[in-house]
Amino acid sequence: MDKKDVFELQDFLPYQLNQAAEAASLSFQQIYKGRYGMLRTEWRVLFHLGLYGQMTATEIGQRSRMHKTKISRAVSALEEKRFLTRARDAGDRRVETLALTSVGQAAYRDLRQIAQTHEAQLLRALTYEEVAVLRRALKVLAAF
Amino acid sequence: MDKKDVFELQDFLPYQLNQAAEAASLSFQQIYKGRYGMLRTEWRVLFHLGLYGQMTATEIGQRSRMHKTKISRAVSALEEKRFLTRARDAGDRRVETLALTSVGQAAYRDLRQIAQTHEAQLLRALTYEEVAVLRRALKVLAAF
DNA sequence: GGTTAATGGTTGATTTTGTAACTAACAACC
DNA sequence: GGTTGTTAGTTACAAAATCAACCATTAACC
Repeated sequence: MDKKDVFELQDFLPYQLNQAAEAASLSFQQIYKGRYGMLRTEWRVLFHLGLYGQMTATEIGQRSRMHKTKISRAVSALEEKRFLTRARDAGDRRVETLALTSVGQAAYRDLRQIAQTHEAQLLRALTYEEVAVLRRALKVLAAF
Repeated sequence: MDKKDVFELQDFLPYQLNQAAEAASLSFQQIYKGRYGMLRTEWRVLFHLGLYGQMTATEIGQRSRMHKTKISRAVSALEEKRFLTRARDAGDRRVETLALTSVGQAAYRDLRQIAQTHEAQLLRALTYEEVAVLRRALKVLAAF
């Protein structure tokens, strides 16, 4: 009706962010899903372990802002795929330290390489300054 | 482990986008969920109808890139809330033209106002140029 | 005009997520 | 040393998203 309206859905920032995020994740998602049968939560956990080494579920949760149930399930799934192992902490027996197996590391390296290529392709459409601004803006917004 | 790695998860664009998108939607989500019991799919349909007037489910799908089953269910939910009505197209009886009721319009105006306020608050943390660059970048990325 | 294909939309089964309640281990306090 | 409170992680159940199969109607074609 009111085409000439001030407000446009395409310009509503949360909506825009969502559309961009979805489009930008799609092709990567197809790879980790198709190649390793992983979910988003799973590759995130995989990447956390691959990047930062041994971590506990809680630490992963703090960094990624994922709820602990999501992480718990992702960890179980990755364990079933033999991508990681759990080790009970001797000092505090509630805590489990997680670490990738060599199979998990291989998967991580593979996906990481694809992630980098994929990202480079996304960024090709933008100038260097635009990318810098974009990253800064996203960081600010993510902190809300 | 390799803290000094070239690749950082926090800098992986799809990840960043997702984090920003999630954070940016959160407070708005709480409103439409709390105040009207709506899901994301539902406010999107509501906004499409509020902004562009009468539309068919397929048209909404094309604009929003939502799958038709999502839309179908959102439409049913909105209908149940008496926010919209369906009208079978006389020319092609497969097609349903959707339109907001006055109650739906009121909800739309209410939420739209909140959306604008919310967006303004998000953007307050960024400069004018940054916002312009951000929007352009998101548009480019969304087109992938 | 009868068959086949395509389109608009819905439904049902399965998967994934979200929320709350839970167990087990530890810490603090008396 | 026994309550009470926290914290790490899991599980059970409800809500939601996904995917495939499904009508009903229209279009295409012979």
